[in-house]
Amino acid sequence: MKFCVTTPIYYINGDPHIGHAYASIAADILARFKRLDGDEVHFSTGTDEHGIKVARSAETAGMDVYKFSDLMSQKFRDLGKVINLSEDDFIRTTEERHIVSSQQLWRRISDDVYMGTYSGWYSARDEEYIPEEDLSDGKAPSGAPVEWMEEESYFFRLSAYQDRLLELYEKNPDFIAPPSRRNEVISFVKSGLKDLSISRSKFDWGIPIPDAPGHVMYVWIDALANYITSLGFPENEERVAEMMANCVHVVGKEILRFHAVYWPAFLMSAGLPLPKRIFAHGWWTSEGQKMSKSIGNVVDPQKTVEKYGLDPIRYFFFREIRFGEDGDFSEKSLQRRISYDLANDLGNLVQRVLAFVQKIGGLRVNYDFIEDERPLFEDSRSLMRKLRVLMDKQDLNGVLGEVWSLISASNKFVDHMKPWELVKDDEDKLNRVLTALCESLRAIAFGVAPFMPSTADKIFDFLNVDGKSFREIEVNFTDQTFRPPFPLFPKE
RNA sequence: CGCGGGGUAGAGCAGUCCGGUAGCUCAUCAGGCUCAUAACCUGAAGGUCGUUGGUUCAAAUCCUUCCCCCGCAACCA
Repeated sequence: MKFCVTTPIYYINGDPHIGHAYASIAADILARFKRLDGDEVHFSTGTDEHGIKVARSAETAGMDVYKFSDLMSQKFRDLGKVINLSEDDFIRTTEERHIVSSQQLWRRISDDVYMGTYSGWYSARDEEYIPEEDLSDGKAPSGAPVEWMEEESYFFRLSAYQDRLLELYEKNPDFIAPPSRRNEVISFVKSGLKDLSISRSKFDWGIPIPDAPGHVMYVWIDALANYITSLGFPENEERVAEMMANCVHVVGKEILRFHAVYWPAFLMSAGLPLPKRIFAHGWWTSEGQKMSKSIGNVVDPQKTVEKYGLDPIRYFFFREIRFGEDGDFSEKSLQRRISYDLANDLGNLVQRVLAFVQKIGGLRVNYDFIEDERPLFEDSRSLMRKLRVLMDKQDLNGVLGEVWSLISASNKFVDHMKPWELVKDDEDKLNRVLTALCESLRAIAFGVAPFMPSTADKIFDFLNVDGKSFREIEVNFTDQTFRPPFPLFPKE
């Protein structure tokens, strides 16, 4: 099987924050799961670097716009290292391959493109059009005066795609997820689509439109095209086709429309295959409030990772809320998750089982399970089948729920089986119990692996398991002495 | 009357489609165990399921009134 997953490409007008980290980690988890499951995976992320805002920020910083882009893009690349991103490709929209790709896409949709006039309230000081609803007292939010301006612009005949889009949503109910978002998009499209202005001539920091001097592409096409550029468009259209059909675009809810409406329309127009799913994630507030620089509650991914460690944060994001909903990021709830879920449930389970195995001189396997041990064994062996179904729905919260119920079942199992008593008088049962527990630890490690790669690696190390493929779950353990365990999430 | 989602134990949520003893996690209280990171296990308390009226043997679930909250409502990467 092939699988493709993307993050949005991040606009380099500001520094990376926890929201970027969140989207990236979500995509990373999907990618890692599919790789462990044996799929051929393409996972792309990157930066979106064109547009007037970037040009202006560069100017403010007194930098050449190319230098500025390099600097800012690198910050996002560095964020990837901090959060242990396993991307196959980091794409920048200023790269030659992307310019070629976007221009080719432009040519492919040219039957739906025509020259028209774009008009709106323009603020000369801000050098941008201000949407009508953002005006106050006839002024831009910055207080600058605005004037009605018109310029030549290319338009995309989006209006022609209304019916085909509705048909797409109708025939593929899972094209947009979660379902509540789907309704929003459908209702938007039903309300009537207007053609899209897709070029600008007032600034030049963008991809030149073929054979149209003075015109650059507006963000819609430039940014969205990154997904096919990364897959090798236009050279390798075969790969684009087979990957796109299995592609999940992870996006923020604020850019859902571009991905769920404009992007499919462009692809239809270009005769290219549509992605499998657009998944819109929610937003995090910080300590109960919207993150904002003025409140000073913006969560810095680097600092948070330094303070709490990476894996707990990766875990928290997908345990705390259903993927797709909004959530609140508070240190208190993060600490709670670390202490209870990670240290007490997971960490302590691994420790109590493996320390015990150590104590009695190693694992002597016994797979002749009876009713007492068989349910746990079967739950362990079948865990991945359950997770696969949930993962295919991007139900990351559900996946962790399943893994934690196996953890909980294992903790109960230890209590009920009382291996510290079996060691005195029932060696056969003791071995069956510990074999079943090692099986469950291994399944748990695999379940946790996409979320917390380095934690999973520690458990794999303890168990002498390779940890490269879910197939390893089907292999019986052999008699052996494990290396001594140490607490995975030590408390102070 | 723009479209949509939601109001269920102290908190966060599931259950509502296909009516039939109201469930989960955390917090609280009590007990057990001692392998383990004072971790783990068991049990208890706690809810007029937003409001009004109705259908029904039976309503969180179906119909109705009103109140409240939150998304979306196009050029915002």
